[in-house]
Amino acid sequence: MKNCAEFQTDEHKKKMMAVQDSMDVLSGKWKIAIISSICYYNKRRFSDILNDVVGISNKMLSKELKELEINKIVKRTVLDTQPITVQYELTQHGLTLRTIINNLTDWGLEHRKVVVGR
Amino acid sequence: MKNCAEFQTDEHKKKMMAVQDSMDVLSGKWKIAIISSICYYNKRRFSDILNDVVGISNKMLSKELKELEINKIVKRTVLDTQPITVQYELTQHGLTLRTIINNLTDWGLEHRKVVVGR
DNA sequence: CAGTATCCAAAGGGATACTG
DNA sequence: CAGTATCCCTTTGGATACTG
Repeated sequence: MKNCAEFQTDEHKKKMMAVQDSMDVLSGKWKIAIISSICYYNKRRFSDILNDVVGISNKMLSKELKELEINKIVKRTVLDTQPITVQYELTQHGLTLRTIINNLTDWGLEHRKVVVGR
Repeated sequence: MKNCAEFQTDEHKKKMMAVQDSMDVLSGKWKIAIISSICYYNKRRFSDILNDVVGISNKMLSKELKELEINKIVKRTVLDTQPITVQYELTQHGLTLRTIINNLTDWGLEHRKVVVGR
């Protein structure tokens, strides 16, 4: 039978793994900005996101969107227009990130005060 | 005077910048794991963190800790022992990350279910 | 113990051009 | 429009050895 210290360590490891899982998905250079852009506008096209996220290249946007799709954060829909248009939106799962994004927003504002000093 | 759309866009940009500020601090490969390690044990020495964070090298740990210190997330204290010992702990500001870490933990667990599928 | 220094391979990512 | 392909420089970070 485990003693208390061992139990706590196991719990701790589980939590660290879970946090790491989240960061693996979110810590790419542009991930959060892309998610925010799509979230804010609800539905968003490739070229629109390209404009929203200052500094990103089409290569990077393409790559990051693919990863977000694999992780079921965003859904990609090809619209039958001429020329074709592609719409990105958050999945139900992606929408659950709003809490975290809000937390990060609040913390970022506070952090700026602490580090830059008001 | 700004119209509503412009105002929303400005707000949106501010928020995206704030989120990005947070991610700049937290998105390093090992940052969250290091913060979690220190947080969990309250005070933690260099070599202990080196053991907690599976796979990290001393070079990386040193670099990441420096950045966390600059960002006032951790406090570094040299203890007058023989040989010297260095203790790391979270600052008051660093402790405010607990909410985010908890959210990320919860989301990570849920995410694993969604992507891996139970 | 708590780092620093150096070497070097691999990955990241910008610029540009091209395709369906 | 929504990407892909290629070139190529920059950054990252592991391995190893060394220092106060």
